Amino acid sequence: MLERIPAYTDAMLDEAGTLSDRVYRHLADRLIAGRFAPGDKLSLRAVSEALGLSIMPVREAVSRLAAEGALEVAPKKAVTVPLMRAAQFRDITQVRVEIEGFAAALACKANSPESLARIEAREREFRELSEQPQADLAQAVAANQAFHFAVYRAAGSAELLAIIERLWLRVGPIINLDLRENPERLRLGGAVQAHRACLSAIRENRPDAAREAIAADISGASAFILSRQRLLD
Amino acid sequence: MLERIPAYTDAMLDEAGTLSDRVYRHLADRLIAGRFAPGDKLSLRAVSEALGLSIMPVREAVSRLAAEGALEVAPKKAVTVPLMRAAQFRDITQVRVEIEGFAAALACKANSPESLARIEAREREFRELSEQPQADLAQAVAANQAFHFAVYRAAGSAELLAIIERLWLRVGPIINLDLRENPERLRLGGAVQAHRACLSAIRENRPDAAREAIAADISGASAFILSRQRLLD
DNA sequence: GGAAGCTAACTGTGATCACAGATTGCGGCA
DNA sequence: TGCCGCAATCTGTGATCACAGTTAGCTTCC
Repeated sequence: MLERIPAYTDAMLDEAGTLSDRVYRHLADRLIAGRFAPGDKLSLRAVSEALGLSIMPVREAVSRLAAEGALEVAPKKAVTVPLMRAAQFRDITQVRVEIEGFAAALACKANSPESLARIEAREREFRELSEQPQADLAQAVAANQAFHFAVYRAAGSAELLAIIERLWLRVGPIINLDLRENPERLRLGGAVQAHRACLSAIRENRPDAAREAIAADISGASAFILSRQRLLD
Repeated sequence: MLERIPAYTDAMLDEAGTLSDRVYRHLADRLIAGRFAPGDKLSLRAVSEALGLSIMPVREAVSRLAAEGALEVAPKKAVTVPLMRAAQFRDITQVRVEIEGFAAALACKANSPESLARIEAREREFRELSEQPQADLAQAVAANQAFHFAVYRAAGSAELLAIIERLWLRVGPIINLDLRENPERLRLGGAVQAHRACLSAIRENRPDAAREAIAADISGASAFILSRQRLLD
């Protein structure tokens, strides 16, 4: 059965594409949003029953997510959300700094009024959320994600966006687990500050500054998580 | 049936992991090596029969490759090797320049005697192959790939390597199709020159130069392919 | 009371069958 | 001779069944 994620039945599927596609999106969204924690187990049969399907579409969806490293499937054993070693997390952080930083710099150059407006809106939403004394963590995670992807989308590169999505698929469970256990980090405002710096860099067309801001945001969160020693090794 | 790739039966599978895994590696290797051309169709049943399996493992393998964009599968239609638009190719090239360039720079910093020796060996093999008047194209493609991945492997980042592999999965069919139609490009020596520059940059610990060399190699090949107008749009 | 061992339930993997939509090629008509 | 249309075949999708290895819980014995 599903561990730590009992409320699975409330989940409905979108209505686009094949059943496999829908299950894939369903699981991927939950992974990025941090609805799963590292080490969580799920079973093909349990998921398929909860969703009212046969296990076939679930199999394909899980298989794809496993190919992307978002899930781990060992033969004859339950599917698990991967645990991550500190070294691996450092590695992925370094890659994220480079790639997401690049996307931010591109977003600067491609700067259009519409995408700038979208980024501003997301920045404001996240800032207002973190200023609340009792912020809803799930909302905050979603708002943070929305801001980042507004920036990355503004870069105008579908390839880059797909790569970044896959990276978030991997780090989603970890970042969320961290924030859930350390809600005070939200109030420290490191993220808010980085977002603001990124926004003004994009406004003023300074690609290097935008890259730096995103890099600082990612590195800051990563350093905090690593300092908490919740990862293997 | 398989178009343009009649000799499918000669292919054997490796012996590791589940059947799905083996089929995946089998198809992925052939995609990277350029054994498929854009637009090629393949059928789950044809592949499974050629490999002597049921269609289940093939389904899963194809499903994973489709998730990575290496294959396209439209419901009720044959699986195809994706055609690529010029704009998309430009996009992917820009991403490759950034990411593979970054990997080359990392390889510089991580510089170990063993990996340097491996890179040198691959550089020599590719150079000698291109100097031959009647070079075997398939061999040359493989040698080029071997050189690049020797560099990327030296970067010491598993995450980066996985991302780059996925990128090559996408561009493999196109690069190979190009080289097959323009074998003279090999003799022009742009690649040989870039490889040599990259190698000495790594030897002399100059990350920016290594990045530049890889970027020049990728951009050069990309510009040539785009100039040939074989892509859509 | 506690630990070891066995059994029953659960795991993913693979094969086979059924189905609906797409494709293709052949036959007939103009 | 050339084109249109129908039918047989091929496509991926999904469900169900069988199987072998894993896991976990219960019983039994010390």
